[in-house]
Amino acid sequence: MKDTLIFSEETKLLARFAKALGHPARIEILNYLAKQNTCFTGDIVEIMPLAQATVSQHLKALKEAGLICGTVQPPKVSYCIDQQNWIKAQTILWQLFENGCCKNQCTS
Amino acid sequence: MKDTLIFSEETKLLARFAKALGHPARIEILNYLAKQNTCFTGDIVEIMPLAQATVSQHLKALKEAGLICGTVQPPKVSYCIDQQNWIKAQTILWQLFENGCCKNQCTS
DNA sequence: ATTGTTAATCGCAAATATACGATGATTATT
DNA sequence: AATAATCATCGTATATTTGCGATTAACAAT
Repeated sequence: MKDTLIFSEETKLLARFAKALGHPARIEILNYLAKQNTCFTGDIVEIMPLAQATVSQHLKALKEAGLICGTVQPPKVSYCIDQQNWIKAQTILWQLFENGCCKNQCTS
Repeated sequence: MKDTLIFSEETKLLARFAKALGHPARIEILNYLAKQNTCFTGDIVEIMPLAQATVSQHLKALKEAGLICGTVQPPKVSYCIDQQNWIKAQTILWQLFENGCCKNQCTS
């Protein structure tokens, strides 16, 4: 991909955050985590209509995007939202929308 | 996919918006559109490090997600941000983040 | 009618994403 | 040590995404 060479870091970061949000399961996970203080993988698997392996994959995706982090509490693993990046995501998303919107509404 | 059966419409909508934002090229396009009032496909192709066919595809993705709309002005096509959905996206994204964040910061 | 301009679409290849069962790793309890 | 519990990872299948050259479609201007 040429991406690496060309788009700004800011743009790529925003795209990475957005991509992580780009699946219903991951949205649900984040919604859940935002409401609970702590929660284990098992809790998430239970509320999710997906196999454990699949949920684990989504958790990995969110972790790699930096949106959540997990700590092992044997034999469980607890996850929570990564505050710092959560706020970062919020901020740069906001910047995108703050740019405003064109005045002329198109029809199609 | 089971998605259709299970996740709420709100969740799926948010995921669809986010997915559309999940590529640097599409972020750039939206950034550009947010600043210009009108712009033609050609303008976007010029500022983008991608082939015309590829840019056209990204425009299609954004259009299908409802984030932009285009009007033919032969022989050109002008695009602009879809105000209504733009605000909708902004709103439901905001809801996600407004849920807050867990208090206990994890280490890993 | 022919030509030129613009942009979508087609067809293809390569890469990624999604989902799941099965297996493996870790650790507490017995 | 053996067992049970929890969760990540592997392997696999299928679907989607990304990118591009080539072609097509739509229309203006000659």
